[in-house]
Amino acid sequence: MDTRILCLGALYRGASSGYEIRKQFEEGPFSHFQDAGFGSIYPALRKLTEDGLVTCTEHAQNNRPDKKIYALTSEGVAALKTAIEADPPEDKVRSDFMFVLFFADILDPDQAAMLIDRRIDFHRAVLDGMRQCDTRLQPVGRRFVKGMGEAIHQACLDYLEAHRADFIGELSDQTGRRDPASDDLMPFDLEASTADRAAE
Amino acid sequence: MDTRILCLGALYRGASSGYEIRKQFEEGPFSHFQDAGFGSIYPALRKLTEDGLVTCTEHAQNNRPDKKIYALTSEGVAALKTAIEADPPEDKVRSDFMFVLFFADILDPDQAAMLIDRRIDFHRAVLDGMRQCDTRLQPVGRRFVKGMGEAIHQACLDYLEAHRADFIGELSDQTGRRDPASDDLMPFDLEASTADRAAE
DNA sequence: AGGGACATGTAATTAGTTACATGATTGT
DNA sequence: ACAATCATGTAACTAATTACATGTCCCT
Repeated sequence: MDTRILCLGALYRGASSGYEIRKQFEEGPFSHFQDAGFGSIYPALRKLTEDGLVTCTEHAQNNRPDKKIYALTSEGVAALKTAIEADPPEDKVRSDFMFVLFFADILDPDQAAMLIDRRIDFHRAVLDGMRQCDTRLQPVGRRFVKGMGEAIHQACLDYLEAHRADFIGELSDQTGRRDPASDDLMPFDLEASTADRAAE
Repeated sequence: MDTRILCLGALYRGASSGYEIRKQFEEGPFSHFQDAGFGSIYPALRKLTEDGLVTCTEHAQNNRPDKKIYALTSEGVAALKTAIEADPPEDKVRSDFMFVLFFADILDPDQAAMLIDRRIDFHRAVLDGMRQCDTRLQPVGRRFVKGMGEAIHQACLDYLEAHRADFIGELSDQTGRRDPASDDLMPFDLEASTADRAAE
């Protein structure tokens, strides 16, 4: 989903400015599963205007740049519809948190603990924010997606709280006496490449 | 985390070729939370070699391009350690699935149902793959991350199974009689921009 | 005979991020 | 006085994806 379609989605919720659209991705309802910054939103809006998918109305403001309110045209709604009817590509997750913890054995246990604690706080904060928001009167899709987001963050929170102590305990136990050569010889769901070569 | 560090991480698990590294990201243990394709791995390996973080040994093969086995140097291990000690940026999730379902009210209910069914199958398949893999003898970090991944996929699966019927039911009920103007006037956790402007 | 796995790499394209540029208003 | 919020936009840079280029082996 490129930024143009994301903007159409944001505008489907009501006409707004580029600045307001960004907020929807930064702190608003889309922030949990999409990204878009000024640098991609403004060019996208320009293009959408050129293509007739949105209209732009300038609202003069005292001593500020004109506020440009964008609104979907019927072609814009149609384009959004077409885009969401195509079958979506797989989700992409880029979690440096997991990557770092994957290699926890070369990490200071205290640092690992701090990382997890911060993560727990993060999930609590997100859940808090989501739950404060009453979506009962909103469209089904919106509620469904919100519920799924909550379920995921709750699962992460539960997992981290349940396993934090054991994990840090194990890390502390092995500190300084891990044999790097014994490390992870058997990949997840692949043959053991290192072992194979050793057998050559 | 750029591809260079990702490669160091892959190589920490044992010396291997670019082709094998990619498999770790495509189907292997990293596939659930990181991405890297040929187009970024090969240039990364070249740069790592130039910088002395990995060594490259060519293994001639009959009628195939030489297989180049890369291995971490001690500087490479140090660089990996430094990288994972830095505090990681926030996770990034790009879920077109959620974006599409957010706008489910302009979608054909059958299509929404199909999307969810496929998603359910996807989570089942991932969980299946993860559970087949015995990580009991592997480093703590590896097991921790695997457990967390399982917890997330299980939560998604549970949520989708629990809410599928109600969701599709609600979508079907409202088909053809939704008022687009009533749509989602109150943003998630933002003031109602449309309402504000109406009050001007 | 055709497709997929093995195996490496480059070039062109696409897309996104970051920094810059400008400037008033409001709150601490 | 300083930071944050409001408000728009461009330019430079970074990074990743996609397509291309090459060729064998093995299975159906």
